[in-house]
Amino acid sequence: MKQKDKYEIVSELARRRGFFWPSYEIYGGVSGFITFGPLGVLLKRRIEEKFRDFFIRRLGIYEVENSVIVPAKVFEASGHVEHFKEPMVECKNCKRKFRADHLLQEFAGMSDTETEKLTLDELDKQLRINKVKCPECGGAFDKPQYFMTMFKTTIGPYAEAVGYGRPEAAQGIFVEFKRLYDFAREKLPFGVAQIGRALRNEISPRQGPIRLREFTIIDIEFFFDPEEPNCYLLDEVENETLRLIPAELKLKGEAKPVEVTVKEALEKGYIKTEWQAFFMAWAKRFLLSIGVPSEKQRFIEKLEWERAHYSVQGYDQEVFLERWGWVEVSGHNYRTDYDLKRHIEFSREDMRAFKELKKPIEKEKVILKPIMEKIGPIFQKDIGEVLKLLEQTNPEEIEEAFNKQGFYMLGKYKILPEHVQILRTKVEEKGRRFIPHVVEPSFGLDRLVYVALEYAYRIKDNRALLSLPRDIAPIQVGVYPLVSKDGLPEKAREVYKMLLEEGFTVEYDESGSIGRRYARADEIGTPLGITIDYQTLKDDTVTIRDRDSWKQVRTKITDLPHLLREYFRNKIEFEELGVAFKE
RNA sequence: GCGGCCGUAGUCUAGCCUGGACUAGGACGUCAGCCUGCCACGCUGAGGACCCGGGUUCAAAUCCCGGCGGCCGCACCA
Repeated sequence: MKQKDKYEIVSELARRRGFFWPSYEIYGGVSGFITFGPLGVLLKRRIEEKFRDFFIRRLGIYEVENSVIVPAKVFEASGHVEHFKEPMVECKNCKRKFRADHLLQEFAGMSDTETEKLTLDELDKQLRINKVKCPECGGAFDKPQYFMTMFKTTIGPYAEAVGYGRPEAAQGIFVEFKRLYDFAREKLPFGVAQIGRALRNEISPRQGPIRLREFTIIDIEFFFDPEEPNCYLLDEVENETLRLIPAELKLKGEAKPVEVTVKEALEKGYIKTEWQAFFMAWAKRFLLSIGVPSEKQRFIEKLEWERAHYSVQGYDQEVFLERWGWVEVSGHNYRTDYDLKRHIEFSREDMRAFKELKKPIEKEKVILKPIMEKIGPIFQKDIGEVLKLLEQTNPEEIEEAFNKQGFYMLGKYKILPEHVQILRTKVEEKGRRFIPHVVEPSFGLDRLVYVALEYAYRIKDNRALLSLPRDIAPIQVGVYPLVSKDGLPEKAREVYKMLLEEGFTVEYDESGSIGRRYARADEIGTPLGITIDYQTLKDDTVTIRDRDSWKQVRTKITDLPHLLREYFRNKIEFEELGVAFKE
């Protein structure tokens, strides 16, 4: 019999016990979509809540929520329409597919900036000119075609109102920057998160919850002043160690990470910005808290050509999974001012931040004032556009042109010196305007669910159990009558009801032997089992059983709410829940 | 998208090569009843499956074709 790997075992458990399974099975299924079952939803929600607590509540980050369908303009501005598609060519002979641009880079010595500009026809031409053949079999290629990895749709009844399913939640934050900056009372730094669905039309998604066409993404955009890039939270993490594979090591083919503290990583220049280093350390701690030990985590830097178009430095946080090896669970990108700059450019909204200077600077300012009675009759109905363009043009540039050639070409309009008045005034600059920089930690929540399950999976005495951290376990407490007679079920139901009233997620079970019920609960990771026995009827005490050690303690029913609350907040340990119980 | 392997109850699987007595067998799980004084106890019973479509054939879980899905490799994962 073939050996099952952990992914198989965990997926099987996930299906059997209602964590997750492939969607639309009754219609044959479609790859890239999964359904979270009752326990999966609970687990996912708990991880999400824990994330919120960790990153949003405790760090004072804001959270927003906007639409999955996004007007095309947004992704034109963000560069996704341009970059989120890949020119592919297929070998006529062996049918293998390749990236046309990569082939030209590799075999025709073109740079990525060169190939980026080429159209499909030009790519085709270049492939022919350079006689690029299939690197696998030497065959000829078909014409290149784009594969667009964003889902495209139309908004409303008009075909020209193109919309895309967002491939990241980040743009939903950037486009709202003005209001968010305002909300932050115009102070930097601040962070904004969005947790929501994202869509990517993957060519061939596999690997269950690891690669999906629709998934839950968590994007945090952290905005800061590039001239004040210091992270005021750094002392919280500076001695945290990170296992890093920086680009320089990766290029040498080094697979072993260096282990450095956050402080060292910054000093050695492995990580360019303090905030990014901070978030990486925070992400490491988060993964620890959902059950992934340090040595099963690492950060690997993306090489220049691997990075997304918006990123100048990117680290992937990876977790070791038994089947696939190192798998990305979060990406940490330094997006600089790329996104805001592009949205400013495309939307013409001024989304710069303002910072008051300690001492105002005196500056000479050149002001351009159109002389309307002259300029009006000349441009007549075009005047509106001319004025708009003038406003956007640097007066000094115009002045310089006048000095050089006696006129200035404003687009198609010729501006002569007599059309405008150029004034020089002294102005006090009270502050500076700039586009904030952004570091972005971005997580795939569905992957975290799988990761938590794989790391929780254990075998004890031939029984499967999920050693989930207690604060993410889907069901917190099981309540069981030792046997289903003699009034024990009635008593157990009372306790069950009381715990529900107290806000716990509780399951009542009286079917089968007590051992079977413990086993069932262990398998879905329920941390505590409360058993009502004959002693309970005498003195209102119950036993509490620990999922991982199978040890038991005895405690008073009336103490349960308070004790359990503390326990699930990680304030006390199991042994503190009562006195050791001997069978 | 290509190539290889694969698709039987909730889960794991037998059967397929060599078509028929398959009314599709088993184990675990589930449910009901009995039993049960702390780790999947036992007994009785119940419900539950051949991925979809087409073809070959007197007859298809079994052979053939197509589709869908899964896994692995290639490519892809911005």
